[in-house]
Amino acid sequence: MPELPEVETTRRGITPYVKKQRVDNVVVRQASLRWPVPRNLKRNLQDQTIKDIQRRAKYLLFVTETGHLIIHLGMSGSLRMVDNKIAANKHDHVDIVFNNKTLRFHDPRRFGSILWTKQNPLQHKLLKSLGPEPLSDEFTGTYLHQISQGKKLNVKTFIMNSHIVVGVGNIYASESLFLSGIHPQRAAGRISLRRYDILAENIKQVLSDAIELGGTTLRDFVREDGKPGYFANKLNVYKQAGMPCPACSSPIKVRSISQRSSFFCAQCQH
DNA sequence: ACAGTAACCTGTTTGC
DNA sequence: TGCAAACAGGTTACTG
Repeated sequence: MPELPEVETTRRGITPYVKKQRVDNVVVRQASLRWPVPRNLKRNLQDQTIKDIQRRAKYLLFVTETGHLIIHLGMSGSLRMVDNKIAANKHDHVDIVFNNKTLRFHDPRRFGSILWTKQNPLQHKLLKSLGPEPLSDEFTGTYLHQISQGKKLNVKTFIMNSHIVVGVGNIYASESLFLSGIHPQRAAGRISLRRYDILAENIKQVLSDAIELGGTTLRDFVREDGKPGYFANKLNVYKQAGMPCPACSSPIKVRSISQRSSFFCAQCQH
C-alpha cells in the first residue's frame, strides 16, 4: 500500500494527536507481523512521552526518552487515530493508547512491522544501509548515473531498490519513468547523465505532488482520519493499461518486470 | 558483488 | 455460478 507519500501523509496526520502525548497503554492483539512485535513493547513504551515523529524511508520513527518505536506499514498497513472507546476490528493488531485517543495499527496482510530500539534507529539493521532520501539534495541525477555504471539491471527495479534510493515504490516508479520518457526495462547502466537528471527531478516532483494530495488510495490506503488520498486522480500510467496515453494517445501497456506490474507508454518511453 | 526468485499473509479480482 | 488462479501499495533472505 504505502509508498513514501502515503507514509509522510500518515506522519503529518498523526503528529498533532501523538506528539507530546504520554502513552497510557499498549495493546498487542497479533504479534506475528513481518517480524515479531517485541514482547517488551508495552513495558518499554508505557508511560513514555512521544517527543517527535520522524520518517526515514518508509519507516516512521517515534522518539521517546528511552528509545524509538519503529513502524513500517508494509503493503496493506495503515495507522488511524480513533477514540479510545472504539472497539477493534479484524486486523487491528496493535493499539498505542493515549489520554483519549488511540493510535491503531491495521494491517490485513501483516507485512508491516513494529519494532523497538534503544540505539539510534538509523543504525538499526534494517535502516543503516538505506539509500538517500529522494527529496534531499543528496539525491541527484549525478548520483543515480554514478552508481548505475555497469549495471544491466532494468531501471525500474533499480530505482525501486531502497539501497539505491528510498521511498519509490511500484506506483511512483512507473509514474516518474513515464514523465521522464524512460522505458522501464532499459538497462540502468545505459542511461545518460542528462536523462538521469530529468528522472531525479521527476521523482522529486511526483513524490512532492502526491504528498500535497495526501497520497494515492487505490484500495485500502487511508489517512489518520480514515479518508483517502487523492493522487489516484493524477496517475498517468499506473493502473491505466489500455487507456490512451495522456501525451500521445497510444494505449498504455502493462508488463511484469521483476514480478511487479509495470505500466508505460511504448511510444513515449525509450 | 550482482541478479533473479521465493517467502512472508489475507483479501479481492479475474478467468475458465 | 463456482472455484481456482492471479494479483495487490514492500522488503528481506536465499540461490546460483
